[in-house]
Amino acid sequence: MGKPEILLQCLNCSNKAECFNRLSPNELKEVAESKLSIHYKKGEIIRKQGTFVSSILLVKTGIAKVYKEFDHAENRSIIDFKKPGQLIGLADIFNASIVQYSVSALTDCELCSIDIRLFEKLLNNNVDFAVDVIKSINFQSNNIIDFHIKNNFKQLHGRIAHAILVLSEFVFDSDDFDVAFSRRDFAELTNMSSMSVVRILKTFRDDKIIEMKNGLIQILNKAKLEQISRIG
Amino acid sequence: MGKPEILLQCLNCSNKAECFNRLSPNELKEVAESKLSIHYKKGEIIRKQGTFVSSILLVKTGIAKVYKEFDHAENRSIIDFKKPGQLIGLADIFNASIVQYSVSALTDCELCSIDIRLFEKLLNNNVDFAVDVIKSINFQSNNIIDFHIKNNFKQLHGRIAHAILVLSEFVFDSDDFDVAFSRRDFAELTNMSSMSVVRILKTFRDDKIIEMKNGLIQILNKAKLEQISRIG
DNA sequence: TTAAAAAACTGATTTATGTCATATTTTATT
DNA sequence: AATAAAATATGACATAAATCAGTTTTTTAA
Repeated sequence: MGKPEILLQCLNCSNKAECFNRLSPNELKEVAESKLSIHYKKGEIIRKQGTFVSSILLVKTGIAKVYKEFDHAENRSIIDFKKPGQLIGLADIFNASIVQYSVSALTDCELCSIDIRLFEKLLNNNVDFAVDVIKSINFQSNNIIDFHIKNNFKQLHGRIAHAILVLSEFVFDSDDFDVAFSRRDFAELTNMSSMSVVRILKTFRDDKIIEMKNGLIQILNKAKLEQISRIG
Repeated sequence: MGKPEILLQCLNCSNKAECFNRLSPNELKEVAESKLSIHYKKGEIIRKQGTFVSSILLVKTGIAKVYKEFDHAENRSIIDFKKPGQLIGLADIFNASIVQYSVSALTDCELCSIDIRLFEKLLNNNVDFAVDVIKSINFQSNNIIDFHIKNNFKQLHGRIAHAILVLSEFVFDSDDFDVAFSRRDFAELTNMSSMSVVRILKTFRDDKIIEMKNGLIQILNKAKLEQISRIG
């Protein structure tokens, strides 16, 4: 037994990245048989910048945080968040054998790990798969570039407003989301000091634009938030 | 006659993007026969954000400037530079039918234009080509993300130093490069006001780190520039 | 359950950077 | 060659944002 079950697991996986639908049954079977399923606790490091690339990861549940480390690991910039159905590590494919960005678990995460050699073999053998991967890579990197270009164009209030809106719309898909998203995370995402984050989040709460309690962010006045994001 | 000559032109083109070496003779012939060669004068707009995607462009000579426009086109951020051998428009493939970023000629440019439908057809039919395009896309977008993340982490002196180094190493491939690179261009690339650019460039000249005259930038003290880029 | 550590908060102060006004130089146009 | 227009330069000033210091709250660990 075992093996057909495993294939079914992958076939029926509701969080499968779109590109896997382009694989033949045999190819999917190969993925299913060799993939590893891993659970990470909140805060754990999933992938470390500077190590050898060994796999492509699929987020099944939870949210992962992609960030760049500078010099002494004190300094970081958050680059992206990955949610269920998204692949981690596409940016390294055929580009660098060294992992470009660290990834950690923002919340508890379940991931599937696919050997990078298998992934690259599939790319080389299946053009539909490759085309879909191009689509994913473009989608991801355009979003990243867009976010950061817009972010750096804004003043601090605008940055926080923008970040909250993007988190709500593109990461958590909800107007109120529960996540251990610290002031430092906000600071590292928006390129500002955590003191400033604290101050601005407070004005947003005072102005009844958002509500925050024990890690839950709730958007109360989206229109206002959008206005601040645009102007600020 | 004509047609074989045209094919040879493409076959022997020294500025061909790497991926075209993956095409079969017939495929390359198809590109050669339908491609358009266009000349742009410095400052002319090559591709306008918000229009329909119609082509992929190859830079044959000159440097093109990729930038994002905000609200009223007053505000811009420079995102990337494209030099000979690089493709423009890869980020739009299979992602958006609308051009994401405007492109203009930083210097006089010669470009080849390839119909987007032909390009996508090639991708769908030739997996080696597709894999090489993935490589290019990753290379380009990683560089863009890297530059902007690093840039925004630095203070103003560091930003200018970093920008000059990147221009020298990755765009112009020389320690002294002649380009109409205005203060405003610097400002739009590094996310700072042009007044600050002026000031900092002056201190760099006073400190004999660079020399600038009529559009020519010359790095005099690269070690110092690297130090400022790292620390600042 | 309590102690210790980390994160969040707040005000005062300093610093970095942007804005404004004006002068000068360079480039483009007639 | 002359004029207009744009880009560059420079100082004075305003303001945004970071840092510092100290307190409170929350989380983690014993």
